[in-house]
Amino acid sequence: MVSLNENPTPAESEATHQTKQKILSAAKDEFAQFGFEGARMQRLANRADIPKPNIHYHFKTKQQLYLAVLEQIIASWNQAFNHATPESDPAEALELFVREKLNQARFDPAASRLFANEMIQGAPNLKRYLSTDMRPWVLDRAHVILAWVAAKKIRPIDPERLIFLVWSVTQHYADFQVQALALLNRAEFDESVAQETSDFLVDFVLRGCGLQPKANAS
Amino acid sequence: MVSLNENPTPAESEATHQTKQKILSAAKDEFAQFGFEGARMQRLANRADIPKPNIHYHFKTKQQLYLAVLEQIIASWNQAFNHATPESDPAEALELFVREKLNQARFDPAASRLFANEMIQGAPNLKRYLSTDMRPWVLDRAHVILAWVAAKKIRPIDPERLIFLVWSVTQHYADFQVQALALLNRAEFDESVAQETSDFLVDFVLRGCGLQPKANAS
DNA sequence: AATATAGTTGACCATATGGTCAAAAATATA
DNA sequence: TATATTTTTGACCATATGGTCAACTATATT
Repeated sequence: MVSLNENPTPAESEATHQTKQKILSAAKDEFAQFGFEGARMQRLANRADIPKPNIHYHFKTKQQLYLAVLEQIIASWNQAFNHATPESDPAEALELFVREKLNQARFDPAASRLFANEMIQGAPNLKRYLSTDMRPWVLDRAHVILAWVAAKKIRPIDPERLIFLVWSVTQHYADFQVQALALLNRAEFDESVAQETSDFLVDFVLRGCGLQPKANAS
Repeated sequence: MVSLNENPTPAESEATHQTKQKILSAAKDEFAQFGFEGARMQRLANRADIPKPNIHYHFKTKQQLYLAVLEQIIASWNQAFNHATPESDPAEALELFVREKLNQARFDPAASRLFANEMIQGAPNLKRYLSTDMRPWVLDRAHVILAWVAAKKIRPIDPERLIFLVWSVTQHYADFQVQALALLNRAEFDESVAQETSDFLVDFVLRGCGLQPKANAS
């Protein structure tokens, strides 16, 4: 993960840390819902329940705050699939990957929405990151998948497309949560919705890879 | 499709029609990229290459213009899958559905992005539409899929989840186009990218439904 | 051609916006 | 306790924002 700004974390006080976290959390929600241009510093301050100038004390500009939020989000992403190796059991590794991404969509939908906004907008702040960090990651993960193919553990498959599929479907449940819930006639993204969704997806992905689905799959 | 505003199309002149279309087209791009709150009327006017007051002559407010764009988009959506019936061949119907959605993503990405923005924002303008129009559509399409299951044409599967999967993956290639292209190391969403993507997806979806993939599938 | 109507536009307005500043409050250091 | 430093905050500023208006131009209608 390359640094998006150039702060080497210059040892901050407890008060500063607390306030910064409140701001970052509110900023994540605000930017997620309205995008960078649509976000309002005053509304953001209200969310964080602090006066607006206090935000500018800790983050010089809206842009800088936005970058700080982006950085925080990206740092914690796609962890689960990092551990897959050519020796892994594909079914296990893929299931872990799917379930982790869906958990993130469920428990931190704002992160997914903020990222989606940045991509929709054309990734003006993440273009470099995409090629510098994300592409190598994808290539590396693709090699693992291709190793599974070579070992005939899964059928021949386009590895990048497989990764995109997992990303898009899991993130859909964060970004389009209102739609999904309305169409499923559910009130909230609760445990049962999550269960059904991840079971469906795991099953679907494994079948797509030519793997025998587990017995309990619907 | 229920009307989002109450215009019964009161017979407009050629000049009005032309200008309105220019505005709607520019508005689609502007709202798609920046969302409702992030969109700027002046920037939109520049895109349409007309003075700003001219916009307000044809559309009273930003909100009203936004609704007009939304309506135009929704009217043309999910056409292909409308024609599937219990008697259809599932493989053919699903393939058509996937390819149509991917074509829309490719040739009208702004529509997909605008819709995504509205959903991310919490569907403040489409909540009613979701339950009044979209849910019945999904239920109806789900019945067709369930009929296929009952006829043992496809394996037992959650029909709503299957629809969501097709939507999310196809729309991903519109909404996250920069990301997808960067990670695939492609310059543009051209014919070859589209071909590979739709072939992958059709194959993956058919396998997920327990259908024998076609011979030419990768 | 004269006149009415529809459509276009430069100048403008009230308000909201991101951001500043100086003073106050809280906290650390002596 | 006195002093320096960090953090918070109400008041404020220049600019950008959505929207208006009155004048102007183009197009129909007679």
